[in-house]
Amino acid sequence: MSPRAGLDTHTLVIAAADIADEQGIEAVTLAALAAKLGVRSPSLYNHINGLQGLRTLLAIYGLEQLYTMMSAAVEGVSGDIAVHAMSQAYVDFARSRPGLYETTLRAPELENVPLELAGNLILSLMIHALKAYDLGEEGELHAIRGLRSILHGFTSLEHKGGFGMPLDANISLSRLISTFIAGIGNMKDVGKG
Amino acid sequence: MSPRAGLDTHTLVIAAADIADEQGIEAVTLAALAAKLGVRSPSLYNHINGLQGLRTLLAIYGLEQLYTMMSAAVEGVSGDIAVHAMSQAYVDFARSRPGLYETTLRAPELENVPLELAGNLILSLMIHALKAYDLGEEGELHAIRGLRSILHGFTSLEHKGGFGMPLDANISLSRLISTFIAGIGNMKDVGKG
DNA sequence: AATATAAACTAATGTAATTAGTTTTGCAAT
DNA sequence: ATTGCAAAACTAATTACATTAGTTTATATT
Repeated sequence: MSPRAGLDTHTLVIAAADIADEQGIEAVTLAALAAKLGVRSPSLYNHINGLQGLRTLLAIYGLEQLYTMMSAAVEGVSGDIAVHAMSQAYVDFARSRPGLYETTLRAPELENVPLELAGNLILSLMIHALKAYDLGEEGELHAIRGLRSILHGFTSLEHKGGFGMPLDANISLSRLISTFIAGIGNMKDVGKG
Repeated sequence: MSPRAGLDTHTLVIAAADIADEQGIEAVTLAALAAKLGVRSPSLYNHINGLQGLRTLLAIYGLEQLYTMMSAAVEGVSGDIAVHAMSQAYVDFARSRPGLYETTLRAPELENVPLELAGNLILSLMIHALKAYDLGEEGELHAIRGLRSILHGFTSLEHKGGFGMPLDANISLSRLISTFIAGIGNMKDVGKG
């Protein structure tokens, strides 16, 4: 299987995502990836720009997958239902692809155009869903920050086993989103500073 | 300075926390720590249980410091004010000691008694602050999860530069907490499932 | 002063990322 | 079909780090 393994960038990213999901993000090394693909690690450099490059590609891939899930979830719904659906999709994605999700947060290069693009897609999805609440320009931005904080924080804590109690996490999430929506008037530009 | 540098475990942890804050958590290596302390890296093993042991100690130290700040913040206040104050203290701590804060989340050993203890102190502080809202037993647990998600998520996103917009983050936080409090009735056991 | 212990050291091993330089393959153009 | 080239794989070597084993040395206690 040695000569011409027929690799390409996408194959590497898929395989690396698998490793991340199965063995954790720490296990995503070029050595492990090369072994999984039946190749020596320097060969990977023909397709990716080192470990850092791979991590950036993983982040982009993860964001794209996340966007796909969230986008499907809000298809044809709006208002509170859309916010709940989007949130549930976010958390479900992180649960089903824990390693891949984590790569979206450890992106080494902040100024990577495709990475920013993928992030902006998700952002615009959230913005669209929050339009229903008439928060004003700044209010909307604060609300986005809030929702992102909630989703990322919840996901992150759940992943690291931070929710020790035997209490249904989906209920926790659902109530948290309901809480957020119920109080969302506090995000408005007027009436609060 | 070679013979008998006079190190001890606490000195190592302090120095490692400095590295984490100044150069990021990735820079916390035994090699770097040893260099900073004027010692060869194997010498560190007299005081810590390898890199993993150091990380656990860092996490404990970070949680203790965080607890100290939060605890001071709620001194003598209660209700909404306490929740706001505690939240602000949490975020301020993460801002002032970004590396140390991050170590509290990457704890390798989940079943470490002192680590759990330090975490439980913070938890009990939150529980106490939320007593004011009469949420019931389960409601309280869901609310704790919610507040932790918010604080960790907000902190984490801010740290990674996720809040691109030129919009005051303290206002975002304040509104998020107000939103949470305003809707907290949704955490109650009755009236929602 | 003698000694035991703990703290430092040197030396060595294993893993990983990365670079340089080489071989080989497959396709494209003749 | 043959030639030639670019890409994809390789080997070899370097660097950095964690870790272990075994040695030396300082210091506190007797």
